[in-house]
Amino acid sequence: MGDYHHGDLANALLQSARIVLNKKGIHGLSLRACAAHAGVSHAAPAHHFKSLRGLLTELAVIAFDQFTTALQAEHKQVMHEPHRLRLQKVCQAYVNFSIKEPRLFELMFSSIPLDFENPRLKSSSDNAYQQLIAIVHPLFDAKKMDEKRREQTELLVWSLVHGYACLLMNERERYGAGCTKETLPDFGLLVELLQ
Amino acid sequence: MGDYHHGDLANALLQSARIVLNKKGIHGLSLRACAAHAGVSHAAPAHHFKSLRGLLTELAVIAFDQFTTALQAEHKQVMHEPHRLRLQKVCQAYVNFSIKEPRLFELMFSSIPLDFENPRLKSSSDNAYQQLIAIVHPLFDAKKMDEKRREQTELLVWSLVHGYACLLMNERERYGAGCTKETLPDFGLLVELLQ
DNA sequence: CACATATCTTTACACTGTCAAGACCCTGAT
DNA sequence: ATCAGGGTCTTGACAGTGTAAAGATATGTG
Repeated sequence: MGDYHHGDLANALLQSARIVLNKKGIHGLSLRACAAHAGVSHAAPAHHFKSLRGLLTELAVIAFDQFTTALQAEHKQVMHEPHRLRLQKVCQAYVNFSIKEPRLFELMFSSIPLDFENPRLKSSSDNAYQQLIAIVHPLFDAKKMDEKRREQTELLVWSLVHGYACLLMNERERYGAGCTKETLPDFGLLVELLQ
Repeated sequence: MGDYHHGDLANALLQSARIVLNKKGIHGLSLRACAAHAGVSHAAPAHHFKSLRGLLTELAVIAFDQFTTALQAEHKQVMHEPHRLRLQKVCQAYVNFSIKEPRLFELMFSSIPLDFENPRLKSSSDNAYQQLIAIVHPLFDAKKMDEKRREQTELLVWSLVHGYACLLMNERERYGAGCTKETLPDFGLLVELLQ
């Protein structure tokens, strides 16, 4: 079946990869499966992505971009709300993404070796972080924090929401999807605990 | 070379697995490599662990136990400190474990499919969580929280420290070990931000 | 039209997990 | 003591993986 010159095989393979990813999970995704799903020979992907790592890297770029878009959308939606509620809601959007696209979320933050030297991945992952930080900044301005304390606090907030998403996903993977913790608890509980 | 009846091959394989894990990383660890390191044939592990998943599961049991021990040790060390400082220090021990044993930490919380039906893994991972919760409880008693708010707050604290450890590890894997964020920021920063 | 290049296929190799069959050694019953 | 049986390891095989090399085909350029 000499179906040479597909036209846009690179994108077709990425789309196939996403389907296979959602069906078989990260550790079930293979170059050969993507090629088969796209209807090409098993070695075709090598000409568009250096390796499996290369394909996963490009897929991660897509994932980070979609992630950033989701955070941005929520950000716009809650622009008029008070600062604290804004933060809580955008963090909830962070968690929601991990629930809606668990495989992409896994890909972005798992230990699977991606090529973080790739400038596209570097910038798309940086954007995701900056988007989250943009939410926290207005809160800082009210508190008049210095630079170092700002950075540390940013990291704490990020850790909090990221950790919640990770633990939630572990729970879902291990004990099925019947998990009732989709709603991020109010951060005020931490204030109550710590002060 | 008929070196039959090794004596305690199961443990020898687990020890080999740990060495290979630290050398090659999770995704470089294979049954055959463990067998080779232990000096047995490639199919020998199958008689002691049902599969690769089985071996990883047993290794995760060891990891969780060692993790719990590390938290307990720190807990004893800071028994006489005030509650807030206790919490901060035990959380730091959590992070320190992820720095000292990054591969084990990865194994425990990665998306690599382990057998969480295995009762040994179930209990050893539960113990780790209970150990962390035991630190937080004294704080609750002072605040007179009801059950539901306690659970939610536990989860927030766990998320915070776990997320920090995960993000720190990603950073270390991606941009080398020259990372200066080994010290968990003071949780008080969150109070300052949120109240 | 002829040539060059980009794109895909075919073939091959080393590696993986896992299964089946055999070889070996230890234990316990006779 | 000897012989059967079971536990333990080896050998061999198979399907699957990533990836490299070489061949086939289509597109575009002179």
